[in-house]
Amino acid sequence: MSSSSAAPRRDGKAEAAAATATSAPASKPPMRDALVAAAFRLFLERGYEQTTVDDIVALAGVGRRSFFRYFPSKEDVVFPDHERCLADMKEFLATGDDGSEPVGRVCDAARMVLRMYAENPTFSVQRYRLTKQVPGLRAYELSVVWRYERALAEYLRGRFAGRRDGTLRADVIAAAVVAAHNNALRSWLRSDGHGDAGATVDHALGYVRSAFGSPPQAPVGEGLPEDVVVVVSRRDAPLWRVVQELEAALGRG
Amino acid sequence: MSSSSAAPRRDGKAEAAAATATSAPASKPPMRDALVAAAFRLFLERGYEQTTVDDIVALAGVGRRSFFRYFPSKEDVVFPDHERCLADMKEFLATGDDGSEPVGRVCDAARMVLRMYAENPTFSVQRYRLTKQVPGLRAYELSVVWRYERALAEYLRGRFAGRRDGTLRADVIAAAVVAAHNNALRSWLRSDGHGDAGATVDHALGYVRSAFGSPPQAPVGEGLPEDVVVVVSRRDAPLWRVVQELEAALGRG
DNA sequence: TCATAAGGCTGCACTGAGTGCCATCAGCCC
DNA sequence: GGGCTGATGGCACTCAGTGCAGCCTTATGA
Repeated sequence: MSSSSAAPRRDGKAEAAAATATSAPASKPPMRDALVAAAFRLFLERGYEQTTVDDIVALAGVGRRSFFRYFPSKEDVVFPDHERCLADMKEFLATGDDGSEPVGRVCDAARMVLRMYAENPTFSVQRYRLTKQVPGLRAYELSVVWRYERALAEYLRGRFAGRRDGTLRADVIAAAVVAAHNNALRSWLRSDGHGDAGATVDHALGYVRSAFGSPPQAPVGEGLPEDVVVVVSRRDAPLWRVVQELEAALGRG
Repeated sequence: MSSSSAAPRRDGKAEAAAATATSAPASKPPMRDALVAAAFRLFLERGYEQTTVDDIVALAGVGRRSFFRYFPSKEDVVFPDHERCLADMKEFLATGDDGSEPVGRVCDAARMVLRMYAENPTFSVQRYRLTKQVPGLRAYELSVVWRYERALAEYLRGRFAGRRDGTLRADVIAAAVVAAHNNALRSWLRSDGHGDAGATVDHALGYVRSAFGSPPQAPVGEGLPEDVVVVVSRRDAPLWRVVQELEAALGRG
């Protein structure tokens, strides 16, 4: 269980909470974990909406005010580790290695999220069932996912800066990566965490790479000389798209 | 701001469509429009969070209870026409023409959303500025967009039923279409509704179609289909020269 | 050993969104 | 007219979230 859980709530407060939490990662507050445990026990017992914050703090044996010091909102207690994961992802993308292929790097970043889910399968499955049936939680999850997607898109925008339709490509690819990741993740969660999450996600991301990555549509023939490139295109493809593939195949852009 | 721009005007077509709809409120509720107008006037005047529902109903001269009869939540008053648009999109997808290309049909469905925005540019731009700076509204917008995306994905799942990775492809393509649409839409909104929204969105959707439209298949084998062109180039050739050849090969330029 | 300062925790009071219930008042059919 | 229906308004209530002030624990310094 990680430390920070600030959410994009009423501005200001969440930032301060995140700052204090992340600045002292060594001191693990047991109260935070106690609140999460109490909350999930009640959520599973009687449902999310039938559980009030007062119920949670009563079971945890702490003051009501303390709940909101650790979690900006009632929804946040359901996603206690995403803030940390998002920070990790941003750091991973920031400390790049700009020589790597952008789409591949974004896929690697997406895999970090899967890893977080896979670290605690039972918890993830429970949360999945909860969010699936509570509209409010589903909406909150959307805002969480959106922040991941924005992080990926911002990274790609940086990598595609100057290229034609750079922001469009960045946004679309980020959305596709997130959708593929979520498709695989949910399929794994639906199997109660029994399948091979990594393989499922790899397969899904492979589909996205095949659609947007450079190689598949502009394959470098195996038997060809190193300095010869073969581009295969449909006659009715948009010229700009073909040029983009071409640039990628030639190792430019 | 004039009240005419704030109120989502209903032209004859929308009116007729609303009449056919069974779920929507009665055919012509003036109170609904009055509430939207009052709400936007206050939101723009003093901000969303600084405006209470009591303020809105006081300005509109109606009872507080009536507000929640027309809008399930305070956020809903900001997106008064999306419910109708979503229903229209679902109907459009349901009454298909299953002979058409799935991706193209989904792009057409996405264009319906753009049309709704373009019907009332000033209102759309105002709402865009509002949602951009209010985290709560941004989160709500995500849930709205998510429902569009689900509608597209469900349609594609039906079309791809039985195909390998059908649901994966459906989810990814739906996400890509929505991302492209939103990229173009926001670019248009940022220009205060002065650009050509249709052309911008067409261009963005063209990118998605080029990536997913008809699977490239890469038939590097015996006989190539008529519509596939193979370009062979040296890796160190000048890009402009390659593009020239390309244009010639594609029969353009 | 004690005073003091700091920080975490609690209780309390308050705002505002959202809901359930019932009274009211219009139009409408018999 | 009398009753029915549906839209509206008012009232009271729950609950999430916040600001504030006080308390308790702990560390520090004399």
